[in-house]
Amino acid sequence: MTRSPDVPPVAVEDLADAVRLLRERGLRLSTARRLVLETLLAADGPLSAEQVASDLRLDLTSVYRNLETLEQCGLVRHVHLGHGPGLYTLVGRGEHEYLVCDSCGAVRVLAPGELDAVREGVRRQFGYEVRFGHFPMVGKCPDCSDRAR
Amino acid sequence: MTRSPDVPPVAVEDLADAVRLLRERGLRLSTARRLVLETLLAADGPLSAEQVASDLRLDLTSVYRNLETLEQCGLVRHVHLGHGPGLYTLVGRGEHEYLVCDSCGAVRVLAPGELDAVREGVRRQFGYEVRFGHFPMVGKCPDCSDRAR
DNA sequence: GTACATGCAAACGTTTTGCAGCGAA
DNA sequence: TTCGCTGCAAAACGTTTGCATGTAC
Repeated sequence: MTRSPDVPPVAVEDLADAVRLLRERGLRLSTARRLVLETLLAADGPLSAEQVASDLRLDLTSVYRNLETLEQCGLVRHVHLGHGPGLYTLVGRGEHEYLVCDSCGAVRVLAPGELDAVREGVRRQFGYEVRFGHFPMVGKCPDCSDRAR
Repeated sequence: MTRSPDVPPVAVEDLADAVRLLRERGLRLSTARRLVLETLLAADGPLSAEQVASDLRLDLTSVYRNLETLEQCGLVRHVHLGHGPGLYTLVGRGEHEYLVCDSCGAVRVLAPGELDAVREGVRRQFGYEVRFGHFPMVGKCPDCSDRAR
């Protein structure tokens, strides 16, 4: 889904932070869940469920269920950079917005705030508060735009 | 894929237009292909391959292959409005840009040119020529933004 | 007659569901 | 001692591929 969970996003600093949040919802810290959280905390970019599972030798199903649970808690988000698997990050940790070129496939990772002017424009014009962290902006990069002429 | 075909998009007015284009590439107008084209010409919004196939009682595979071929020719595009199947339209016919709310799921269909200011902003800042017809802009609609306060 | 296109079957990659048993609280 | 969580198996979903047959040109 494009649908985000009905809870506000929460940026978590460390495992203890995350555990607190889980506890508030009556959720446990199983070994698998701890490992998934540690992996996401250590990651410097978004990871697929498959990557997480095989790194940790965990069952893929279990990883998907944990990512889903964490996403439901507002701790995790996923992005679709193309037609491959969804890529997961902790909120505020390796989470980015993206600009991808549909000609050459180049992915430009944007710095936090780099899209604020765009976001503000959209907000003024449409009232929507947009984010390009679930679906990237898609277009032609400068090189490919030139090449098209 | 996020990848678009290596040909410029072509807006087609009627079946004859489309056939001309196909001919130029040595492609044929089979019964199935004609039906797919007619369906897209008659549609007022984007359609999934499944919808096209079951409306026409055509094999799903064949519909996918035709949509792919037509997309390769620059006649067709598809959009991903969420996690469901891709939705296909003729270029310039039911093709739009989209703004979707990730809280309530509302899809706002944008008029042609409505995003030109945003597009221009992105072009100036990043040099990218963006389009929100493959992936929509995702965010919170005014109502859901308010509710979050 | 020559390909291109078709239908059917089977596979694909990603994600979800069902279920019996394990283990965190 | 609960009941949330696990692994495994199987299915669901959208999409693609292989192949023998059919058909537009």
